[in-house]
Amino acid sequence: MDILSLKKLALLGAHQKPLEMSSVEFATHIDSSQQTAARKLKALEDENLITRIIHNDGQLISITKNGIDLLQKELNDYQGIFSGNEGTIILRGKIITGIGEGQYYIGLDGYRTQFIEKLGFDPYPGTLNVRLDAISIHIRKKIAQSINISGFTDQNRTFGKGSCFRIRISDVEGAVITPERSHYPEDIVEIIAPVNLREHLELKDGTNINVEVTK
Amino acid sequence: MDILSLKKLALLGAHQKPLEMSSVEFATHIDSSQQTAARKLKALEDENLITRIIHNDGQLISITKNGIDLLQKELNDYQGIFSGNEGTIILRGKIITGIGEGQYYIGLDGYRTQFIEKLGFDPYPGTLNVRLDAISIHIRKKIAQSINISGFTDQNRTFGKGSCFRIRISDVEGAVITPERSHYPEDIVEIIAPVNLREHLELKDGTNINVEVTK
DNA sequence: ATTACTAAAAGACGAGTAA
DNA sequence: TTTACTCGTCTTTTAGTAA
Repeated sequence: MDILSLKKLALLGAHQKPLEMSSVEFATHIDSSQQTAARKLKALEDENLITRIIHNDGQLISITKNGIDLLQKELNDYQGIFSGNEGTIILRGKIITGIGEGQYYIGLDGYRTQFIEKLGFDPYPGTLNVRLDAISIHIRKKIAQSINISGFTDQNRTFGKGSCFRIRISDVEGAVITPERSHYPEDIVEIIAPVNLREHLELKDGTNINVEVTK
Repeated sequence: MDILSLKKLALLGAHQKPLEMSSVEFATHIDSSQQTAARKLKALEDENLITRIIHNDGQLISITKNGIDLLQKELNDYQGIFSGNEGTIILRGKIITGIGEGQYYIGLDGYRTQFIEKLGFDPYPGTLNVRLDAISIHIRKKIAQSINISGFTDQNRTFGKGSCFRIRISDVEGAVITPERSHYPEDIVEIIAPVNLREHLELKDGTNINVEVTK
């Protein structure tokens, strides 16, 4: 994922209005050959970070919403580096019922052993899905996804990587997990914990909860 | 030049205090093998972006001044991307303690009445001193000192003229003031506001702040 | 336990060139 | 002119290990 090229395009204004630029010209900006420049633009397009309209003598490049989100996340990281520790961060939302995929993925040994090792608990095989309120959606974007979960390959297929950050709900420590290449709506978070949170905290769909982000 | 690894180290706090971390542990953070993690740390050291103290069971990592400068430049790029829209200029720096002269001058009626008239607020009798980072020093020089403050004569002595420009810190509107015949080092700005900024924003020496230049 | 070398595999790059 | 393919080369990464 070529954040440096995306940043370059943004510095040239492609996040505001379509940017007319050939691969030859982009090559000079990233100090590479025309071939590499063209390949990188193609890759960014394949990752849905930019859109292109290619014509006979160049192309019109725009950064997508995905791309802008990624850049915003990067900005937030850097701002986080230079701003001291703020107080506790709390995300608020309502319990919803997910599509039940979480249960399958979390149970897989390839992920489960990583959760045990990196989070320090064996997750209950299921996720609690929470729909964040408007403010929390915004806050969530600023939270560093500090713990990486690697992908792995089964005999049948490949399982992608992801990331997570630690949280607490009432007295239970858990984590918000985010698949890397997710098209999950940004207002929903999936939470894992050592126990069945729904039962432990007697939660029903629609219940409002506070999710405290911990260090 | 591996800015992503450097950023990761900064997110782990290595720009603030030495970070105890083995190459195995760093590998999980950058999602690579131990060998690659070790090599990248070595490369960052060779480029003078970090220093390392290697011992038998790990290493102590600190980001150097060079490294911090590079991260700051990166932050500036991203801020540029997202402030391009509004045309906002942001100066960054750390709170420092000044020599306390500001308090005396601002309280003088000859200046105070001008601040009320030209800035629209009665300044708290004291200044917040900020030491700008390298980039901000540069940016600051390009800002028009749009509001002039006239000098005046007391029965005893003459008080020189100066100029200022409007700024905002968080939710507080204020101004950077510059005495005309100042021998102030160029990396320091003095800020006035209707309130005691130190108390209002709970600022301490060394706190990083963003000073937004407003119209 | 560590860090980090060597050698082989994997991936990125650019020259030539087709469309 | 473009974009972008193939393919040979160069660079980066990882596995296996030494220290």
